[in-house]
Amino acid sequence: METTEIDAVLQALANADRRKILDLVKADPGCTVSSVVKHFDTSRVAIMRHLNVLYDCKLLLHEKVGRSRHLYLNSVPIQLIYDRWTDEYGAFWGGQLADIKYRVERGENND
Amino acid sequence: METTEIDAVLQALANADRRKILDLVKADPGCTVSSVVKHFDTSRVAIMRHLNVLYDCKLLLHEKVGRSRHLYLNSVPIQLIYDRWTDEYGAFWGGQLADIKYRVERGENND
DNA sequence: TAGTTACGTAATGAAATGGTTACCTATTGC
DNA sequence: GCAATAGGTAACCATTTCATTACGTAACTA
Repeated sequence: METTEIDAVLQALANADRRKILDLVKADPGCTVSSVVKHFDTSRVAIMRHLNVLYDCKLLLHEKVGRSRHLYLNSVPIQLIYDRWTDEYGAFWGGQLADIKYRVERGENND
Repeated sequence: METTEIDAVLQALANADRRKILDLVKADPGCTVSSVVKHFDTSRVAIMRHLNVLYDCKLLLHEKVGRSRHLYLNSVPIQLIYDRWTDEYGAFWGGQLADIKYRVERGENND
C-alpha cells in the first residue's frame, strides 16, 4: 500500500460524517445515495463530496443502476491500515501498552 | 473516546511525516526535537507544528529537560482507534476478511 | 561572558477541506 | 408527454492545513 493511499484512507476516516456513512452502508449494503443523505442534516452535495472521498480511497464501492447508485462497503483498505499499525506497533503494544495504559489511567502521564 | 478525539487522532495519522515522526520516536524513545528534525528535509518549524498536532491528540508525550524536549510515544490513542474499528467492523471482517484478503493477495480484489 | 545550540513564536501565504445555492441530465411513474 | 425523483456539476465562500522566513529566549560550553 502506497504512502499516499494510507494518507487518503486515514484522511477519509478522520471525519465523523464519513465514518457514519461507512456505518450506514455497512448496515445496509446496496443502499442508495439518497437513502444515505436522509440520515444527515447537511446538504446532499456535501454528502456526495464525502462519498467521492470514500470512492477515491476505495472504502466504498458503487454501481449505477438506472437513476440510482448503489453503495457497498469495501473493508480492504481498513484492513490494510489495521495490518500496517498492528504489524509496526504490535510489538510495542505487547511490550509497553499495559504499563503505559496503567500510568495514563492513574493520571501519571506527562502531557 | 469522543468523536472529536477520534477525528484528531486519525487526522494526525493521515500524514506521512507525522507517521514517520511516530516511527522515529518509537525507535528511539526519549529522543529530542532536533534529532527528529534531522530526518526531514522540511523546516524545523514545520516539524514542530507536526509535533504539536501529535501532542494535542496525545500520540506523543513530552517533557522538557534543560533546553531539550524529550519525546515518547503514547500508543493508547492508537489502541483506542484500533478497538473502535475492530469492535464495529470486527464481525464484518470476521465474516469476509479471510476471503477478501486471499483474493487481494491473488490480485483478484474488486476495486 | 560570549557564542552556539535547542526550542518557541509571530506573521505570512498557498493549497486543501468542507460547506452552500443554483442549475443540469437522466430515469421513472402517471 | 410531463412531472417528480435521483444523481451530478459549477461557482462560490469560510476555515483549516501546511509550509515558509524572521525573530526571540533559555541553556549549555569554550
